[in-house]
Amino acid sequence: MTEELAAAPVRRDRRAERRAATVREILDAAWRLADERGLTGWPLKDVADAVGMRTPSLYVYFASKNDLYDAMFADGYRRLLERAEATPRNGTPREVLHRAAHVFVDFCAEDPARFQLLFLRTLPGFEPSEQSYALALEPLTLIAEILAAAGGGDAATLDLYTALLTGLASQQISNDPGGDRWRRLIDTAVDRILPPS
Amino acid sequence: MTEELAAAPVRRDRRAERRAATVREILDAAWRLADERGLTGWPLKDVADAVGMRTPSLYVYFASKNDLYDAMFADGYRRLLERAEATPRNGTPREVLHRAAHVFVDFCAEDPARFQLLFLRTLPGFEPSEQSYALALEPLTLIAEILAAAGGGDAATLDLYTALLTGLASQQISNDPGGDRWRRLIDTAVDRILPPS
DNA sequence: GTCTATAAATGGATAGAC
DNA sequence: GTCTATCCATTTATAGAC
Repeated sequence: MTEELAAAPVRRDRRAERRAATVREILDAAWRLADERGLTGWPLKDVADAVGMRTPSLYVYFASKNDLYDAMFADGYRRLLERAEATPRNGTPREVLHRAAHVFVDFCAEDPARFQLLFLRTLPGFEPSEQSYALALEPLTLIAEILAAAGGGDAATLDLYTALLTGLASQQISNDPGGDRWRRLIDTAVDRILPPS
Repeated sequence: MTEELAAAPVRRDRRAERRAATVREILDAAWRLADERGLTGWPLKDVADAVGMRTPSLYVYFASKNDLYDAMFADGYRRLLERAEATPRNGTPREVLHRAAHVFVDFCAEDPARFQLLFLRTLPGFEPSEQSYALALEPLTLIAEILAAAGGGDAATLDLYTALLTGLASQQISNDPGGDRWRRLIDTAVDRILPPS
């Protein structure tokens, strides 16, 4: 990593920085609307209003509404990866697995619209781009590692595990939003789903 | 049940029969469109076309599109109940539980749009009516009985069980449509989720 | 109960000036 | 990069004749 030590100043691209900041503003506004009215329950005009623009100006940053959804998809998985990487790995493998399961289910349950976009295939006509889809695979690798360390290294247990956690999240969101009726079952569920030793 | 033995002929209401048949036609057309284009991916005009009507005529049978969704919601749960009641109850309690789990997951996976309407709360602005919601509770009662007979009579195991099955269905639909990557895990999953005896 | 006609609003997207 | 102006298509829903 010689860059960190190099004396040569990095030439900042102020134009690119400004553009990235605007893109972030638009994404935040879109997430907020999705949270309030559902993933599809808002027109682009409301995004524009939220960031103080007119609708056509949004097209400078996103080619279409689907393109905005694609950016949200990528953004969501980046956030999940961050959250996963920030999760402490100390303690027994079983403890780490429990911790990771809570992190995941909480991540899903705290934003139903994001859960829908990232894990359910429910948006009519939307397919993530190749680049965005590639991002979606990274958190899965992390989960597989943690699960394997706790004795669930086989493919079937991994699939069982993802089904279980998305199922807990989905039930929590659909049938007890804001509560913990399914979240409180996470540890029990994880323990039962591991292969008998 | 004296009605069944009574000689008095039942006075048929031909008008009501015809109306019910038309309602059924409309529902079938709507399900077909939902299957092809997603739960929300079609306008009422296409339903009308499919049944050989003009759009305004649909309003004779349904007060609004939401009202049509509500009828689909009720129809879906009625179908699920039928399917559940038609499932043989012979064999050991564990065998019956496995069988019921397959019936449920297959029911979900065979029609993603229906799964979305019945089990995910993903349709912006839609809430089932009280009557329709009441129907949704009946299959759950059946499931609870079968699960209890197999040793999962506690509330936590029932919640775990519904999360597990909807999770398997959801993963199957989202990540391996038409395949059996998650469906083939049903028996293992059910065995592991039962409380240790 | 079905139709024509139309309201009334929505909402994604583009053209072109500044 | 942002704007005004506008297009154009869609879509739910209603009024009222037959």
